[in-house]
Amino acid sequence: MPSMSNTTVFQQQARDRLTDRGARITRARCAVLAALLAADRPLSHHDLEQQLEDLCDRVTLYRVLAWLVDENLAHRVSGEDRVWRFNADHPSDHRYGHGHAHFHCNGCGAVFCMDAKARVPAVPDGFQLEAAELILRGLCRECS
Amino acid sequence: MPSMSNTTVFQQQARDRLTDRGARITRARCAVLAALLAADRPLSHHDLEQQLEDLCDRVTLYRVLAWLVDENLAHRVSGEDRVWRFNADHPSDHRYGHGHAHFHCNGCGAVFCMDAKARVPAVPDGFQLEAAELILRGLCRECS
DNA sequence: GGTTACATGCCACCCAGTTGCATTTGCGGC
DNA sequence: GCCGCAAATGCAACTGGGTGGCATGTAACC
Ligand SMILES: [Mn+2]
Ligand SMILES: [Mn+2]
Ligand SMILES: [Zn+2]
Ligand SMILES: [Zn+2]
Repeated sequence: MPSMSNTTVFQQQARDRLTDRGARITRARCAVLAALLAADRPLSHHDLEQQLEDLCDRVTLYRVLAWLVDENLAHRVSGEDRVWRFNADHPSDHRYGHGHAHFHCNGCGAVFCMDAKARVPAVPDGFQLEAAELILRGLCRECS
Repeated sequence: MPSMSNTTVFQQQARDRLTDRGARITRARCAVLAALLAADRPLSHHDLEQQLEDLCDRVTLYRVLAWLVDENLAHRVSGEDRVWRFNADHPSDHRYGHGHAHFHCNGCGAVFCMDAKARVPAVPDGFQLEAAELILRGLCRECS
């Protein structure tokens, strides 16, 4: 069986997920979702702009990302540097969904998804806890 | 013994901490630190601007806050809304220092310090963990 | 009081993200 | 294939939190 190039695989995956949702298949959505699927860590708007090189307007990129999060095709991580990073949600992934820890590198600023999950503590009376997020800081492999 | 007004107490506390540090006592530093000491939760730049009403320029406010964090007189919490909030560090407080959890209200956007601390998980080989932060989301007492 | 280093005010600027509106495009029906 | 229309896009202008440069003011030391 001849092996497909990785990019093609991810683009096909992206198209499949869009059709699953019954959503319109557009160039921007396919490319952005494929890029997120291919990435091993959450990508910022800026990362994607670089990588997709004039594929679409930056506003469209923002809108596509917001839409992917809305549709639960990706989740958003907010960084100390006040930029959001996006990560495709792999349904088969044990890290699927929210709640897994994210490691923020103090050196290069990159963010990595971790296997660990936040352990949920008790909250004071009257507070309603909906989600817990665990953020780790330090140096990544590259920056150590 | 006649009771001092709360504001005066906090202003005195603020002055004391500044002198402890051997730092210059300025109107802005006293007022900002007193406001943080008086607050029961982390305050944003905007919160403080409202509360201190033309006490100083907004740039000075940013600079005072950055300085307080530098001097370990306060710590900074980064919110999902891309604004920083500041909380005085009470040396006698069991929540002193970084590492305690913060509760972000999805209703009003306020942030609260919690007693719970993040439990530190293992990280992959090559990563150097320096700090762990636990963020809780949900509804605060007011918004429940 | 005079000196001086540090803090402040004011300005213009940056950067991530949003909004409004006209134009294009995916897609279902023919 | 072509049409029609809702949905997506491009473009321009805008918002809001935060920063940098530089001249002026002022707390602390003598
Ligand atoms: Mn993730
Ligand atoms: Mn706190
Ligand atoms: Zn790094
Ligand atoms: Zn609330």
